[in-house]
Amino acid sequence: MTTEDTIKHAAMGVFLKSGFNGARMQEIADIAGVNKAMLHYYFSSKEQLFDKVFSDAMLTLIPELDAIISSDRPLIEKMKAFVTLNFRQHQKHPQLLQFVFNELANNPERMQSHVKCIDPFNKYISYFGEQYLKEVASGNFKEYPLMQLVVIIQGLTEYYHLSRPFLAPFLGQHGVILDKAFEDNLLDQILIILEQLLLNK
Amino acid sequence: MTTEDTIKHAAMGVFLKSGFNGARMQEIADIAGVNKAMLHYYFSSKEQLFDKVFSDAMLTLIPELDAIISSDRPLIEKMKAFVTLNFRQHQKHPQLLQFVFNELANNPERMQSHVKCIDPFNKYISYFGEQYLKEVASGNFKEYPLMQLVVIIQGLTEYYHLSRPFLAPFLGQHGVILDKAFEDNLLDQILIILEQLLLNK
DNA sequence: GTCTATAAGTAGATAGAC
DNA sequence: GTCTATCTACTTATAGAC
Repeated sequence: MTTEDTIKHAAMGVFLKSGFNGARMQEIADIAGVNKAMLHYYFSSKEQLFDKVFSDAMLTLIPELDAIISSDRPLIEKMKAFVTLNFRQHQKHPQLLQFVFNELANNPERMQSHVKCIDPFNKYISYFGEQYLKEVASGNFKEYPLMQLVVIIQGLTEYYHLSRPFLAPFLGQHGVILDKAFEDNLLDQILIILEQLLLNK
Repeated sequence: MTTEDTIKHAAMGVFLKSGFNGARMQEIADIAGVNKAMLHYYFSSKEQLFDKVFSDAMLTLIPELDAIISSDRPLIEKMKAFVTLNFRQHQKHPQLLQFVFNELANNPERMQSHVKCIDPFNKYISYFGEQYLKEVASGNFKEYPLMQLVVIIQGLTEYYHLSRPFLAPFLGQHGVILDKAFEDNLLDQILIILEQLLLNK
């Protein structure tokens, strides 16, 4: 692994943990095992380093959509596969989504610099929308307004990972631990509900 | 309005916009129309000022649960009323939830100082859980694991408000504007889905 | 209670030796 | 490429006059 990658990896960890404003170049340097000056040698400024990390984070959020969405399996299977993959990815990177949403909330202009990152998501919307409308016309799927449906499905998949820091301590009071078993069970329920939600009867 | 309240109000705005690490005492002072020294006169430190604001934010998140949950209407009606109120409150304070979730993610120990704030939420879980199990036993409600169901319902209600900064620019590309009409429609769909989700047939 | 002025510490960034 | 040392700017916090 090159020094540049080591730094980027360390930066990812620190930015994810503390956000842009909370992150310290010194901490990144310490974790990377290099001097602070090296950070400015490879990335001229904190802002630039952050942009690389943020861009990577956004791209990680866009899972391997194409393989799923472009396949010619039935739409309901595609949707289940999509939700499952999305959920699993957030399991692997629990802080990623909160990080991206928050940096966008604090600094909405940032989205402009990363519009390219959302192309795959646009494709997802287009493909899904097209096929969904066909299924509705055929009477196979229930009818909802498209964009509202997208929000609802994403919410099913992603809300848990956003609310985890809030939920964990207080579900703990009810004797519930947010471990892998809980999450696997949650995903099972989500998939059941997704089917109820979409399929006509 | 006292000077103290003016400061707290200004602080709320700045902390919501920029988070703890991004907030500047100078900006709070400017918006409150007082000198920076006044902030330290009323609240000894930035941390203490933040704690007051954060505590208020958490309490705002807990809507008037009691009136709804303690009433003796049918459970399905209670749930709809609860979801509706929750959704409307986030409409009124769009940054609140993202703010709370993110500060907890950046600084999980903070939850310890604000455990008292989640008492009403615990009550909600207990009451809802008790009644839900009865309805399941009667065959009126579908059966899901309780905590997973709570996460799913909260996700239906709250995900939109968390993802808004991400969704807005790119749903815009599809010609969709996230205005009140969109949100009212979204809430309608959520209530329909909630009913499908809970009621047996 | 409210202000001005300033202290004390820390951050990101750079110069320059090796 | 990598380091040490340092600069400059900014931020929280305080001292003290009014």
